[in-house]
Amino acid sequence: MTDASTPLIVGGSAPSAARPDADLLEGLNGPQREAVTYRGQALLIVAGAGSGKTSVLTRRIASLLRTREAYPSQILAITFTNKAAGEMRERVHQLIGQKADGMWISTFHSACVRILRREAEQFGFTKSFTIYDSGDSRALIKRLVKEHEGDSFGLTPAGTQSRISKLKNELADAESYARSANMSDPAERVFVEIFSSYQRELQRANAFDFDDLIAQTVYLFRAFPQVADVYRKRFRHILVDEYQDTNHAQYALIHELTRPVGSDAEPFSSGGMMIFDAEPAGEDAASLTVVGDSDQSIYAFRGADIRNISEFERDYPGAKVVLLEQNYRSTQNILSAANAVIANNFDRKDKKLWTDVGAGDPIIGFTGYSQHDEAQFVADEIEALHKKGVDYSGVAVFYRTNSQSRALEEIFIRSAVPYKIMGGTKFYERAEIKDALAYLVAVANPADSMALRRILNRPRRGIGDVTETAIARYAAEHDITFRDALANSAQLGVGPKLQKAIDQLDAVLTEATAVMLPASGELAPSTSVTEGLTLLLNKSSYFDALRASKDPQDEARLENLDELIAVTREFARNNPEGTIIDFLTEVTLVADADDLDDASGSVSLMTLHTAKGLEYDAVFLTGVEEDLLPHRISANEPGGPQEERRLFYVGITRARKRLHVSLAMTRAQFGEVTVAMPSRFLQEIPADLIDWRQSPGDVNGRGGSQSRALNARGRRPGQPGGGNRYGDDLVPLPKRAPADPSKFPNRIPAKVRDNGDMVLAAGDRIRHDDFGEGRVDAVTGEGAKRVAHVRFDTVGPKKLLVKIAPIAKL
DNA sequence: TGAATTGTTGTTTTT
DNA sequence: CAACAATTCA
Repeated sequence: MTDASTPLIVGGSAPSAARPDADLLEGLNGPQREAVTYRGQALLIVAGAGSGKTSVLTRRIASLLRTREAYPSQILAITFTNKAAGEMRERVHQLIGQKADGMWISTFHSACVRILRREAEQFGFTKSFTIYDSGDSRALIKRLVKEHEGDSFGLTPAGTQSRISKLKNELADAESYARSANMSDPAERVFVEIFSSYQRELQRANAFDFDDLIAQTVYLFRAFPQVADVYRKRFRHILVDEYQDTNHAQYALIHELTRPVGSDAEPFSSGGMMIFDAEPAGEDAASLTVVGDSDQSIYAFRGADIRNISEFERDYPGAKVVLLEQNYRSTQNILSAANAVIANNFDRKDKKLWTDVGAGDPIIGFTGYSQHDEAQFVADEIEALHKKGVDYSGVAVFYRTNSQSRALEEIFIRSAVPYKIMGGTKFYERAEIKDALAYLVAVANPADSMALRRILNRPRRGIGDVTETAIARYAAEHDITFRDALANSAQLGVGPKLQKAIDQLDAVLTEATAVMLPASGELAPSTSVTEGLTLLLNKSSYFDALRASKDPQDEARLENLDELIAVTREFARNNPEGTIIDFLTEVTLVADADDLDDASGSVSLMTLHTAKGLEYDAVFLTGVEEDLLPHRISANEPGGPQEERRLFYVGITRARKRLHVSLAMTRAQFGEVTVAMPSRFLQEIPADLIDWRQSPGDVNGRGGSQSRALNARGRRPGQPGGGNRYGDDLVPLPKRAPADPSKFPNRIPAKVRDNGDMVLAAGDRIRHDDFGEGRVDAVTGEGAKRVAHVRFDTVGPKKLLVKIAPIAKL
């Protein structure tokens, strides 16, 4: 069956015209070609940013199919996001057409859901299990922490959730953790209790959380070797993208799948002969290809283990390693900056990206007085690019935290820059959407009492805490589900008004069930999801309540629900066979960032994490400040600052032609205006690569040496684009002794002066430590962001941040 | 039960 | 400055 044993003779040499896949190798360099054609048990492709790895991966798949070494159904390709999966499918399709159908190209999570749905009955779940997203599981954990009085032991819901998640990613469960934990510590005991009741609740609700999807699949494979063998036989070629971001559970899953068929069959079939893991895999084991770049590992916080890639050769003896270092995306200036930055991470294999497209434009730097000022620069610059013919969709703005998008949005709206936020405040996290989905879950998975509890009093029916507990108690006493308890409202011991409310809810749910899950056994058409959802929202009076409300926000909520209904229609169109369960699965696993791929005509705004794997002609990296990038919280975490540096590196390497880095001198965070310092990462970029429109030195006025060092060449006179409104009043900086090059070039005094209460008005004369005396023209802004426009006698006009400028009133 | 008010607290990245 | 929790009052 496996014709893969017929070795293909390749090497890096030119493809012979006879090869059926010769056209697939066109335009590839030597290492790329080898990555496509190598055949063997294990292949590691170390692919630097922009080195064409997606191209290599898709051609490798296409080549396997074209040469008939594999059927589509024998291929399992794992990507990190659904969007990447879609792209890969699309590109393989372009290469070889229809034959691409039948492959599994999906994320770890989607692939596991598919397996689990098929095998759920093996271990106490049903096919119609639902998936808890992090919000759902947080809600459940919150309840459990309260019930177990975890707060008196210092357990917070958030902390507990992340601990449980980490443990699951390590394939630990409550029991195994308890064995290793110090159980004499009462806090540990309570934690274990919460952990195990959380797991029990999930099972009772017939639900998995995100981490379970992977971990339980591994358990399934380990507990039922004959089930695992089904998939081992099926998947002959497994390819994993972004391997540096896999966690232990994902690693284990891949490991299970790439073991020889029958290797861990029941004792009787191995006939007393022990078969070891390390035994040569033989041709029965699937071939494994992984692609990764340890410099782009940015998900350690989620349990990603960089060792999965660094120890690949140990885990898969005889593995072939191919290095892709030539970059086809960015200009040399951008790559030099990236190389210089990442070189500061010790403990990494040296790797240098290079290109032959030339130096390109310098990197543009800008320092704003506030985040609004910074945003205005970004908006103006985008407009300038647009006038030069750069399409909006070729521009992206990155930031470290989601909250930074607000200032940008405000300015973009005012400046009429079309934009789209990728992944931000998620559509599916809005309360009204979660409510609507909870209605659907209540129908699709009646065991899920969490969903039911959520909608019990939405819209308001007068069902409060007391009634909810009454229902729960009744359910427990009679050993029926929460859902079934609703049908017996008369026996709950509640008032007649409440009885009626419960009866009504029960009736609505029953009616919707008949629509979406007909008892007759016939399959409901996929349009029934739209029908059922509309029915639920109408007959539950959810719509009525919103329409009657005076809260102006409720209008937007109605629109959002309309949008959700539109999503169900779209779903029905794309999945003629789709059931309500399929719909719910898709909605929980497909993040917003994934389906918004069509940002045509808009600038894309996103976090640095979301940016991974994407590329744009022009990139703006904003908020490059200490405590933001690197983020303050990372400072105390082992490996934190290094991961932040990789994040910065990922951001830089997204840019094809133009890169902008910007920061603000002050940033408003929870009501307080704080003074920000330039990020250490800026110092790591060679000074001659950055052209500062306005350097940190220009802004805090302490600048002579700093700004000159940051911009060794000074502002280039006569440079087009000098009409930039920020450049207008910039003047050559005063002469000073050259800065000590051994010092950080843009170090800002750690101790920040505070002139917060200095009263300045137009006409005042002041003295500046560096610029000498001058006259105040105007003062703009408020509070900590007050900016003085000063005309100095010797150096001309400058803008100064009053709060921190080294100035004194005369 | 639910609305309104005050107080508290946290402040990163995501499938 | 949020969002959220606890508290008070109708």
